[in-house]
Amino acid sequence: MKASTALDDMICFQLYAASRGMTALYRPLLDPHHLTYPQYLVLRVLWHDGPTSVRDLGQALSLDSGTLSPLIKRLESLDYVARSRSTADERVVIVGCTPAGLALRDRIGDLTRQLACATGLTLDELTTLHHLLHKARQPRKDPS
Amino acid sequence: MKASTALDDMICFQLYAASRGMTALYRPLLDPHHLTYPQYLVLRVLWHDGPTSVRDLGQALSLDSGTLSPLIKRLESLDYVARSRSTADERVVIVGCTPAGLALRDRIGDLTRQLACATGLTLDELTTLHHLLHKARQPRKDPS
DNA sequence: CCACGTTTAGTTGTGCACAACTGAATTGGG
DNA sequence: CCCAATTCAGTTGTGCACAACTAAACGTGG
Repeated sequence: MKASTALDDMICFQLYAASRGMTALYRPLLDPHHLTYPQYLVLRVLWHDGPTSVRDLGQALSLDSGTLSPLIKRLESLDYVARSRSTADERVVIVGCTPAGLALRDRIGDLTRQLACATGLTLDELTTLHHLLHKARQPRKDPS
Repeated sequence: MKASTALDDMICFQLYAASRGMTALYRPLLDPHHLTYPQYLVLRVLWHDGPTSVRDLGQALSLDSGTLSPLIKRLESLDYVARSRSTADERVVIVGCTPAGLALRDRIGDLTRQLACATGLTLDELTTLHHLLHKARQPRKDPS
């Protein structure tokens, strides 16, 4: 039993630690496919939405091109995704899965369901947690 | 109203996004003191517990020396902390606040209370969220 | 038409996260 | 006492996160 520090009372630290803990749970499941957790998230979007612009990926993940560009380049070198310029707007780069990227979907399976159990929370608790996190992410309605 | 993606259903993504969002809220408050969020967490531990070994800091924050050593070096170059070797065990490095580091505590104030409001959650919701995150961080009691 | 502001991806630089490793100090078994 | 295993802090290398910037493509007002 170790003495508790002030950190235990900080909700922001709990978030920070829980988030890192969760990606640590994913790591051994993603490693065999040479994927990181953020790369897996990008693939989830592509699996769900089909070919997507870098801009829309950024919107979905709350990430900017500074993070996504090199990440996508690594996914490309793994032959999981491919890049192409939009013909309608030459500025836009469309990212789509390769056949290998699509095949990965079946090989990986539903990690989320698998790992939700690993947290030791009940289904009710997970639902509540999900709801609260989603709510906390909404920007303030500035009541000034 | 944008189409929801599969990500919205992933509790792990909500954690990941909420954690980054929270540190983004801290950033403008910490920037004037040239602090990052993890550096602020280290100072919180030192303020609460006094001089602490790198090992114990790592335990409190769930971080290893690979992350902490350069971070502490940066805090040292800001003159917020100082390092010293334990006389009892020459392997152990003790990190303690400098006078400037202690003074910072009053200059910064209680950011946590300030920012909890910024989430738009009620006090009850914050309590529940805190409880669930803390519970989720406990390692499994391996029911096999 | 065209100069100017905006949008889009990408690059550069800094700092965190973590695996793998190094080397010194300590501890424990024989 | 001595040597093998362990502990501790630090270094190296890779990848993410984000600010600041660049350059090309687009769109519009004049």
